[in-house]
Amino acid sequence: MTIDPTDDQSPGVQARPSTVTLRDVADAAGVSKASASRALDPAAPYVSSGLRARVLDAARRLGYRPNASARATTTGATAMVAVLVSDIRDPYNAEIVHGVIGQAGESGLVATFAGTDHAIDDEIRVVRMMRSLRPHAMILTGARSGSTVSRASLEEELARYTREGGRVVIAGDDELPFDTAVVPRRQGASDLVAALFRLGYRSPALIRPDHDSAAARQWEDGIVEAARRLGMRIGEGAVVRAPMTRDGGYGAVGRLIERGAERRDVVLAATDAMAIGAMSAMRDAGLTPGSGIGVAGFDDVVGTEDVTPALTSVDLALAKVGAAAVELALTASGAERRRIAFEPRVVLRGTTPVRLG
Amino acid sequence: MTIDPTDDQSPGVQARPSTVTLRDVADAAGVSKASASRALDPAAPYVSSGLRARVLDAARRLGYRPNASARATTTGATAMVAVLVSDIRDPYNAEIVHGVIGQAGESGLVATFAGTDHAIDDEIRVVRMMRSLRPHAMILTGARSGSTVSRASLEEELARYTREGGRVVIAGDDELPFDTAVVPRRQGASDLVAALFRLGYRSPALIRPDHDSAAARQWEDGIVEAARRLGMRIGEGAVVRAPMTRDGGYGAVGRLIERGAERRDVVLAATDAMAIGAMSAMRDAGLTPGSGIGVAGFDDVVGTEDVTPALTSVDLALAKVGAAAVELALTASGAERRRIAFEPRVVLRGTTPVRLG
DNA sequence: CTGAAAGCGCTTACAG
DNA sequence: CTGAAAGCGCTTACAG
Repeated sequence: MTIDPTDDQSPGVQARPSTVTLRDVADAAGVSKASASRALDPAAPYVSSGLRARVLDAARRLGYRPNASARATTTGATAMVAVLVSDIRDPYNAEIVHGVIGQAGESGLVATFAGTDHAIDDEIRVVRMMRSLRPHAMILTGARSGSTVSRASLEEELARYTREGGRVVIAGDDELPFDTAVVPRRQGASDLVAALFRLGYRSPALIRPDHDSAAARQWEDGIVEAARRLGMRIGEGAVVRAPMTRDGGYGAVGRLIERGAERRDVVLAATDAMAIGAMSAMRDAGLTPGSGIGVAGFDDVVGTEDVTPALTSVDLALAKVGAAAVELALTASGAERRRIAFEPRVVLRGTTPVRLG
Repeated sequence: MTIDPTDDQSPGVQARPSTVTLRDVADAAGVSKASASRALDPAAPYVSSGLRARVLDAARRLGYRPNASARATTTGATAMVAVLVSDIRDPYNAEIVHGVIGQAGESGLVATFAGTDHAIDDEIRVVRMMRSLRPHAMILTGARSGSTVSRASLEEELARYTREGGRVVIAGDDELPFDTAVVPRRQGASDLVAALFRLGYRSPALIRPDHDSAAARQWEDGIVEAARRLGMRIGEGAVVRAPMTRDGGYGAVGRLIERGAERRDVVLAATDAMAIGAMSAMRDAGLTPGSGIGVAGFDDVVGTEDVTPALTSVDLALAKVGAAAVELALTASGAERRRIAFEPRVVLRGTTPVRLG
C-alpha cells in the first residue's frame, strides 16, 4: 500500500479523511473555482488552452475526483442508471445486466442495482429508495408477479419518478407502459417451432411456467401461433404447467408421461433450466432425449452445451437488449412509446436431430 | 399510469420536472426546514411526537423522497457500497453479488456495480470513477490479472480512497492488503481430497487454471497439502494447465489421456465449468465419468445437478461471503486487518461413487 | 476568456 | 423542543 508522506503532517493527531476539492485544484492552478470547473468540463466553451492545461495538471497531481453528489445537487440528476433486477443469479438476468454495465460504462454512467426478489411490492420499495438517488433513468428487468393493486402502485411510483424528470425503461417483456428494449420471446418461440418443423417434428408437448407472466404468455403464444400456421397439433393434454425451475421441469415430465407423452415427438420447455430438468427426468424414466423424442429449451444462457446431448435452444440477444435499454434511457423520448427489438436466433443441437419419418 | 391532477396547473406550459423538496414538506407541515429534517430522521433526539407526526404525514402525502445527493454533499458520504466485479455472468460472482445485494438492502444501503473485465487497468479506471460517488465502501470481488506495476497503481488508487475516509473490502481471495471476506478455497480443496480419500480414491489428476491467480494457487495448495498428509501421490504428469472455462476443461482431458490418465482414479478440476467440460471430453473419448474414473469440480454454483451423473463439488458459501463483505464495510475497522472465513461444504454426487478396491 | 456570487437540497451546531 | 443560519462541493448565469 502506497502512502503519500505529505499527507500525515502530525502523526499524533487523529488522521481525518481529507478529500481534494475543486477549491484545492483551483488554488493549486492559481485560478478561480469557476474557471477550474470549466477547465475540467470537456464540453465547456471559452476556456484558454493554457488555463485548461494548468488546471488539468493540478487535478492530476492532487488526485482530484469531482464529488458526484455535489455535482448532482447542482445539476439535479446523477450520471447514473438504476437497474432493478429480480434475481441476479438467474443467468437470464445476468446476461442483460452484463449488457447494461457495458453500455453504461461506455456512456460514462455508473450503473446501480437493487434486487427485488420478483415481488412487485419489493419493487415499489426499491423504486422509492432509488428515487432518492435521482438517477437519469431506471431500467426494470426480469419478470414480476403481484396483485393488480400492487401493479397500480408500482406504476404510480414510477410515474412520480418520471414527473421528476426521470426516465423509465423496460428491458424484457413488453408489459408496462414505458419505453422498452424487447426480449424477442414471441418471435423466438415461433422461429423455434418453424425450425423443428423443418427437421420433421410434428407434435410438440409444452412445459410452461405455472404463473401467468408476460414472458410465459409470449413464449406460448409464439409456439401456438407457429404451430397453427404450420398445421401442427397441440392437444389439450399436451400442455403442463410447472414452476419455472430445473425441478419444475423435472416434475412436469411425470405428468406428461401419465398423459401419454410418448405419442409426442418433441418436448418444448419455456426455459433452458426447465428443459434441462426435463431431460434428467426423461432419462430417469428410461427415455433418451434426442432419440425418439426431442427436447428444446429457451433463452440459451448457460448449460445448454453441457448436458448430453447438447440442448437445442433460442438465443435472445439478451446482452444487446441490456445495452439498448441504456441507449433508450439516454436519448430523449418524445410523446410516443418506443420499442427496440432484436432478432432471436434458433440454435439447433443434439436434442433435436433430424427426424426421419 | 396514474397522474396526479394537482400537478399540472397550467396545461399550456411546458411541464417542467417538479421535485418535492424538504422545503415543500416543511411548508406543508408548517414547520422549519430544520425541524422537518429532524422529524424525518428516526435517530434524531428532541423531536416532539406531534411535530414528527405532522411532518411524516406531509411527506407521505407529497410523495417526498430525500435527495440522496444533497444529503451526501452535506454529510460527506453516500449510503452506498460500490462493488467491483470482474464479470457478472460468472455464476461464481453472481452468487457473491447476490449476497451483497441482500445484505446491503437490509442495511439500508444501495449497491452500485461496475464491471472490470478481469483486467487491473480497467479496475483502476473504475475505482477512480467510483471515488466520485463517495461510497461508504468499495467491495472488490473476482480474480484480477495484471502486471506488478498495474497492481501497485491499483493499490495506490485504493489507498487514496481510504485516505478520503472510504473503506475497502475484498470478497474473495486473500491477495490484497485490506479487510477480507475470504472464500474458503484452500480448506474446501483439502476437505474435498479428504472426502475422496474416504471413498477410496488414491491417485488424483489435476486440471488447474493456466494463469497464476490466488484462487488457482489456493485450490492447488489445498489439494496438494491434503494429498501429502494422506499419503496420496500426485505425480509430475498428473497436473495439466488449461483456460478456466468449460472448453479449457474439455481440452485438458486429451492431454491428460496422452500422459496415461487411465492410471489415475479421479480428475479434479479447479472449477465446475472446467469439470463439466472435462466430463464431455471424457465421454467423447469413451470414458464414463463416475465409473472407473471419478470427477470433481469446485464452487458448486450451477449446473452440477444437471450433468449426468451429477457432479461432485464444493460449496463455498459464496452468498455468505458477499453478505459478510458488506458487514465488514459497515463496522469500523481498527488498525489490524480483519478476515472472515466460512466453512466450505463438500457435496458428493454421482461422479464420485464409493470406489471398491 | 475569467471571476465573484448565487443557488442546488440537505444537515447540524448554535441560540433560544 | 424548535428555528435561523452556515456550510457541504459543485455549476452556471451574470458581469466584466
